[in-house]
Amino acid sequence: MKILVVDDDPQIRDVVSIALTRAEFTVVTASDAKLALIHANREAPDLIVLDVGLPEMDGFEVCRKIRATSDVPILFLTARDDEVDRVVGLELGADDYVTKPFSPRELVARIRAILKRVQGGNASRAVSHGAITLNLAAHTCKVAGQDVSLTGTEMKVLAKLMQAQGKAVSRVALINELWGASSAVSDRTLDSHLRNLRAKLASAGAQDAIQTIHGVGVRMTQ
Amino acid sequence: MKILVVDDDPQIRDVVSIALTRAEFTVVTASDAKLALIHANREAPDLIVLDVGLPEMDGFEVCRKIRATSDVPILFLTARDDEVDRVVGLELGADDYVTKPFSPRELVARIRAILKRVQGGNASRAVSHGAITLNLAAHTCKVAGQDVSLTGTEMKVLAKLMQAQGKAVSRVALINELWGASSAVSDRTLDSHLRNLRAKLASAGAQDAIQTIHGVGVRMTQ
DNA sequence: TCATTTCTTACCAATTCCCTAACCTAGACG
DNA sequence: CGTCTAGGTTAGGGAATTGGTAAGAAATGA
Repeated sequence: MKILVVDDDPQIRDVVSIALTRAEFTVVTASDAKLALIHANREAPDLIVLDVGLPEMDGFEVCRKIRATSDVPILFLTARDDEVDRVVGLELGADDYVTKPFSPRELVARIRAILKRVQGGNASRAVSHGAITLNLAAHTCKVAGQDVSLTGTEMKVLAKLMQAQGKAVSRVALINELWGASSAVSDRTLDSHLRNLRAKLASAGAQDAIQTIHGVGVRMTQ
Repeated sequence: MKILVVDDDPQIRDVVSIALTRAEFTVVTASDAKLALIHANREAPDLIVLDVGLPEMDGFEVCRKIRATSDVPILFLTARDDEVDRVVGLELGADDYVTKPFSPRELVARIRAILKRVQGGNASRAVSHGAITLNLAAHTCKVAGQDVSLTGTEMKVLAKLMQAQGKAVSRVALINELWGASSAVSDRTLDSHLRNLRAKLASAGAQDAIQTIHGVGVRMTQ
């Protein structure tokens, strides 16, 4: 993970660099707006820490220019509280801000949070369908708020079905997607998992969430 | 695309409004639950951004009331992490959630994702004819909103008839299209399916939806 | 290593669906 | 009216699909 730190104060650059390096990030620094723009392009950082109070061109302007070509997350450093309004209110290309003086630990935490949010993004988020909520990353499943413990395969089956958003999925397609096209798992295997899955969902209150369409496949009821 | 933003904090309303406007959405705001419900009805927004921590009536309650009459996608804003569980767990028909503090960019991205999902998803391949709606992908059939369960063959027959848009289709043509020109199915077979189909549609309220024209074929009544 | 969980399979039961045979009704027409 | 034919109805055989059970295999963890 590469992070570009932009600040005209060498001491702050050092503090931030050390904290980030210690947190196992790769750090690139820039001392003014012009260098910041050059590095933002050339180094393709995963995140930019940007001081608002740069001489010549201020951080907002730099942000605007970067935004013209890139969606890289930007975290602002602001010296005065009254700048906060501008950061969160006006300058909407920002992902977060930290007011000086700040603790390096907090800065690192916020950077981690942004990166997690941006990267984990859609894929690892919870998906819902009716009363059922599935979180692949956390490997959790809830039905009407109640936890349901699923095995790995059950989770995958349910995820595929939920992805299809109510469309019917053939058993062949499911097997191919879960075990690979060249797999040799029996048809009954899928049925077996479906049965267990249905039982678990039903006992948590989601009866008939998975519907069989004879000769076609299965689908989530809507 | 019209978006209703509900939050009691004027600053958040502004931040979100500006971000959404910049992303070329039309924005309507509401500062409390009562206004939210009024606007949700009157403005028919394509999506609602709803703060959980509203005074008086909280976001969950608002969501429940909106859900009573509408399927509009709802994205929750939550202040505390422990509210997330309620959002995704209790299942209020929420489509996503964003925790404060959030970056406006992320919010916009999530809104775009939801709209894409909802629009692409539902419109997948539903065909309508009068009170009858067929969705080949989901393998569902509704008559005046009521689910009707059809078998594979019944579905195909009905689809062919609906495709013809009220024009008469000869029995020979139907048989050829469903079973192939070189098929050897009996004439009575089609009649049998037509009978079952008619019975199912009739019991759901669509009497005489399929009309026979003696010596010509069958057609959907309009 | 042993215990436990999870996955997979074999086999049988239950269900669903398709198709047809046989018979019935209604319209067309001389 | 009588006959012919298209279309409708019914019930059931039979095939395919799906569900249920139990048990062995594999993976996992203590």
